[in-house]
Amino acid sequence: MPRTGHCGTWRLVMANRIPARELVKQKGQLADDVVALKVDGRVVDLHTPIAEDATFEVVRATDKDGVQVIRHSTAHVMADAVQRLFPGTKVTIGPAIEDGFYYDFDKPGGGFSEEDLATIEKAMLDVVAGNTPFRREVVSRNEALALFEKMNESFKVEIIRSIPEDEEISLYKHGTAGKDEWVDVCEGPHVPSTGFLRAVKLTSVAGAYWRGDERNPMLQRIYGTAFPSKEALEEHLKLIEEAKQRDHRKLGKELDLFFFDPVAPAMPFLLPRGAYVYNRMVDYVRKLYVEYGYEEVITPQAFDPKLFRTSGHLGNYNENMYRLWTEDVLEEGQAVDAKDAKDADPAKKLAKHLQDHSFALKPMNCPSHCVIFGQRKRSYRELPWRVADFGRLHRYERGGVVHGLSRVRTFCQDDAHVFCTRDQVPQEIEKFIKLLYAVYKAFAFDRIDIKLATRPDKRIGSDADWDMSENALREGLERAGLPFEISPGEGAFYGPKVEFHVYDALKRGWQTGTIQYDPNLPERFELAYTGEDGKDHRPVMLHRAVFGSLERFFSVYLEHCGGNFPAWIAPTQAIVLTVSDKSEAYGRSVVEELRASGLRVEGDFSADKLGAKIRAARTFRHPYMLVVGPKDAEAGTVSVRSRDAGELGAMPRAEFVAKLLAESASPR
RNA sequence: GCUGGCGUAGCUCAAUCGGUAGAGCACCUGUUUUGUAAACAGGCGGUUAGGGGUUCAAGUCCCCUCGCUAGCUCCA
Repeated sequence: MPRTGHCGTWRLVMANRIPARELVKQKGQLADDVVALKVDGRVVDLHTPIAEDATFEVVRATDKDGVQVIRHSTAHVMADAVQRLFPGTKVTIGPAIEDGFYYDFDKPGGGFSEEDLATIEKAMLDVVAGNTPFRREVVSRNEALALFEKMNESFKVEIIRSIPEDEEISLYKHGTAGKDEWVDVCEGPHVPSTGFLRAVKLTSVAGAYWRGDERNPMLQRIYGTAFPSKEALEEHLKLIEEAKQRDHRKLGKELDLFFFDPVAPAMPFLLPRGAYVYNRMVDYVRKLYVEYGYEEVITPQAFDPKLFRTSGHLGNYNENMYRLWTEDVLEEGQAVDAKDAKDADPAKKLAKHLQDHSFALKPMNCPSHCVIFGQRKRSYRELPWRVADFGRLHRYERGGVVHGLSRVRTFCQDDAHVFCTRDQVPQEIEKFIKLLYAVYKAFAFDRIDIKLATRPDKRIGSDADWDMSENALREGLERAGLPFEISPGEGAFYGPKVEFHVYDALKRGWQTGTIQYDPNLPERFELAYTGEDGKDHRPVMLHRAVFGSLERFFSVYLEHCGGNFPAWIAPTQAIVLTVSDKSEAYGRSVVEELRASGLRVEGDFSADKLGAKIRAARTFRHPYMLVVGPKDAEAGTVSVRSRDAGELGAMPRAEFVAKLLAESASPR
C-alpha cells in the first residue's frame, strides 16, 4: 500500500514571499472548502509563504490531495488527543495512507484498547470543535532539537537528527498557545484549522516496529480515517462492510469450497466444489501450454538435502523448509552422537546429522528441473525448453503471516522454467507476458500492477550477472510497453523478478504471476548444452508462473467474482428445483439428461417449498435454476431462472442444453 | 516471530455480578403437495480449543499451549 512521506522537511527557495492565503484571496479563490494549494506540483498549506507572483491551483477538501491533507491533519489531532489522555506517551510518525492515516506511539504500559479508541475519538472532537488554526513555524536544527529533547520526545529527536543538513525544519502547532497547544515536527501541509476535520473515525489498533524493522522496539499504531464530509465517511464504512462480505474465507465456507483444520494449520482442505474450480484452473493453463510450447513433468516431493545445498536453498531458504525424519536417520544420528559425545554437545551433533541427512520437502520446483535438464546431453536445438510442473510445494511460513488461501504452507504453482540462451530471453519474456495477459483476461482481471524487484541483500551470484539480468527484465517490460514500478531489494535470492500484483476485496495487494531471470542455478548445477559450434555452453533459466500459487489466485478470483463463478468454471452449472414431489420423476430425468450432455447439474428434491429451494440455490450462486413442475413435465420444458439475467421463462430441454453448453466453453 | 483481539453445536451467534450451557439455520423423522427469496412439528447435536490454577461454584477470573484474526516484519 503506497504511503505518503512521514513528517520531514522541504526547502523553500523563493523571494518576495507572502502567505499563500493572501495570494489565493487576492485572486478571489478563497472558498470555504479550500484546504491547501498546489504550487509547482507541490501541495502547500495556506500559511506557507510563497512568491507573490506564483501560479497555483487551489486544493479543495474533496480533491484527492485535499483528502490526504485532511487525513494528515487528523493524525496530528489524534496524537494531540492521545498525549493528553495518556501522559508519558511518545509520538513518532503519523502519515496519511491510501484509505486514512495512522500514528505510531510509544506508550508505556502496553497498548490501546478498543474502548481507548472511543475515548480518543471523543477528545479529538473537542480539538476539532476548538477550531484553532494550524500554524507553521520554521526553526533551526538546534532549536528543534532543544524543544523535543526538553519534551523528552526521543523518537522526534532521532527524526530531526536524520533530516539532511540543507533542509529546512518546520514545526506545526494547533491549539491555543500557553493553554492546550500541541506541536509536531512536520513538513505539512495541513488544513487551515482543526474545524476543517468534519468526519473522523478511528478504526483499529496494531503493533508496528519503529522504522519498520523487526529488530526495533514495537510501537502502538492507531489506524483511523477521515473524509471531507460525514456522508463520504459513511459511504467508505459501507464499502468496507461490503468488502467483508466478499472475503474469500467467508465465501469458501458458505459455498462449501474449502476449510481449514488445526491438524494442518495454514494448509487448506479443498472440498469437491473447491477442487473442481482448482482443477479447471489447471486445465485452462494446460490447454494454453500446448499452444505456447510447454512440456509438463512430474517430479519428487522430498529430496536429499544435498540437492538444496547445490541449489543454494539451504543457505538462503532454510527457515522456510520442512524436513522429514525417519527412524533410521534418527538412530544413525544418535549413534554418531554416542561415539563422539566427548568432544561435542550431543544435541548439536544430532541436529547436524539431521540437517545433513533428513530429507526436505520441496519449497520450489526449480532444482528438480535442473536435475532433469542435466540428466542427459542437451542440444542448442532443444532451446528454449519450457518445462512445466504442477508439483505440490511446502513452505514453512511464520504464524502471523498466513491468511486463508492467500498465504498458505502448502500450495501449487502453475510453475514452469524456461531454459534458453541469453539471446532468447527477451522474446521469452514477451511470449510469457502474452500468455499471462490471456489468462488474466479469461479471469476478468483488468487491474494488474507490475513491479520489477531488484537484487536483495541476501543473494547469490555476481554483481555483473545481476546487472545483466535486471536489464533483461527491464527491457522485456519496455518491449511489451507495460508500465511498472521498481521494488528495490525485493528480488529472489537467485535473481530479479517481475511481479504481477492483484488486489483482494479489502484492497490488500497480492503477487500472483511472476517471471524471474536466474543465471545462478544453471551455474550451480553446471548445466550445459552443446552449441552449433560443438562446444558446451551454459543456458540461462527463467522461472515463471501466471497464477503464481493456484491457491492464492483462487482466493483473489473468488473475491473478484464474489462467488458468482461463470458457467465455464462453476462447480455446479444448474440445479433442478421441483415444485413438488409430484414432479420428482421428471426432475430426475432432466438431471440425468443434462448430465448425459456433459453439464454439471444437481437436483433439489427435498420437501421444501419452491421459494425455499430458490433461496437456497441463490445463496449457493449456481448460474442457473431449472424449475420443473407438472406444466413442464407435460410440455417437456424447464423453467429457467438465470443468476445473472433473472427469469428466462420455460424452454425446451434441448434448447437449454445448447445454451448452457455454449456458455461452458472456457474463454479464449 | 512480534503487538493487540478472539476461540461456546457443522454454520451464525446468546448466556446479567462467577451460580442448571441456549437460539436460529443445517442435519434426521414425520405432517404438508406446494410454480419463482425461508411451510409446520418433533428429534439429533457440547469435556464451552486443550491443559493447569483460584473458588463452595469457572464458558466467565489467572497461567501455559494450540488455533484463528488485525496490523508489523516476511512472502507466491
